[in-house]
Amino acid sequence: MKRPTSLDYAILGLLNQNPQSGYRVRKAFENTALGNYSSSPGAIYPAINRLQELELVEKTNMPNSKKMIFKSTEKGTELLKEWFLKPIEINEIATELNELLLRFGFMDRLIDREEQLNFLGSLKVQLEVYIKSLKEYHKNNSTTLPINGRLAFEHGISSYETTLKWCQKAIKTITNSKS
Amino acid sequence: MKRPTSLDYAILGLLNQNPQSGYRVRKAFENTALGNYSSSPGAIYPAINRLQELELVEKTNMPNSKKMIFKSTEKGTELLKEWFLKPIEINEIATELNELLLRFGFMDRLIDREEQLNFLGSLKVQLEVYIKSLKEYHKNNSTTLPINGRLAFEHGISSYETTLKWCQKAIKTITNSKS
DNA sequence: GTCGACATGTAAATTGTTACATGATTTA
DNA sequence: TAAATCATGTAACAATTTACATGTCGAC
Repeated sequence: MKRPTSLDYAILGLLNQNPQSGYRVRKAFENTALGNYSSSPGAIYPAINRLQELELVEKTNMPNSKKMIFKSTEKGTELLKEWFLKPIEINEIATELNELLLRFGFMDRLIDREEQLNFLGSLKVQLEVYIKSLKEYHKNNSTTLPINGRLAFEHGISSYETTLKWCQKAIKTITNSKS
Repeated sequence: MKRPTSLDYAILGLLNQNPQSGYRVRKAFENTALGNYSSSPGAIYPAINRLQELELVEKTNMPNSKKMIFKSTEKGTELLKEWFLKPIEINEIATELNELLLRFGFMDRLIDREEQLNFLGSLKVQLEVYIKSLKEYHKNNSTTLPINGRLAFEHGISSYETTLKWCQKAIKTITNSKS
């Protein structure tokens, strides 16, 4: 592993929130709408082993138990923080929006409110830029596109507009939250 | 290749709409918000070769040109039709919504209006079921979730609701379209 | 006492990423 | 004529899917 994958971060984020077994992580991916990551054992267990080798997670020592409960190490927490604070690039809006939402979802407790608002503010700006470019494209090409293609494209625009509205709501919610 | 991947279908759909070079396919993935598939040469060219080996696409014979322009074969078109008509499963809503939209985007000309409306109707039903389960979860867990997790979850609900609204609009548009 | 859920893993095959490599053609 | 874009590919590596494999534990 050169750089952790999106799945690695998702697992690390979960284990940072509360220590748990690989099986629990799998179930979290399977049952909750968390991203849309694979929950197959062939993906999760090797990923946890990778994280362990890099000392980003470790087993909790529960002497009288056979279960393997993993938790984030200090190093793992630091890596998560870096991930949270990494500047948002415009191309991530189009291809990794899910991961951006995941970043936000795990930010709790690990970085302060001001930095969370920074993240949301930056997300908002990049969304606005991207939506503008989509609308520009739509304006110039809607007549040439086949009807289904045009509709599918319009779905994209609506989706990003929904995310933008959510972003504004989230900024308000975080602003008004107790510290 | 046992079964074509999502990327394979995306390429096949593009080549079915209009014959073009591998490079053009790459640019389509790079520039348009098409799915969010990889446009790297190491993904596209091998994929086109796979499709060729299965006789789903073929080179157009342009004698006086060095360019390789690919088009969908009859067999490829049949496979696309099968893909379009495959029943929508509930788990696809959570994990492969993108692919469902792609299916709809390529349906033009290949299946008739009635079947397109079938697809949209089924999509609508599955979205309603899925949204209901998300809201149920939200109702039972919103107080225990950390604030960021709750907000991220709410983003998911809003997104699916937007898709549902789009679905209703698309049904109207297709219903009223000229045959 | 059997069934389903809990729990952890491995192996083979496939797929995709990253980086490199090459050459033609167009445009400033 | 230099730079950018068009155009096609390969090689090494990393990651994921699918399928198999095994065993425990609690409920009915």
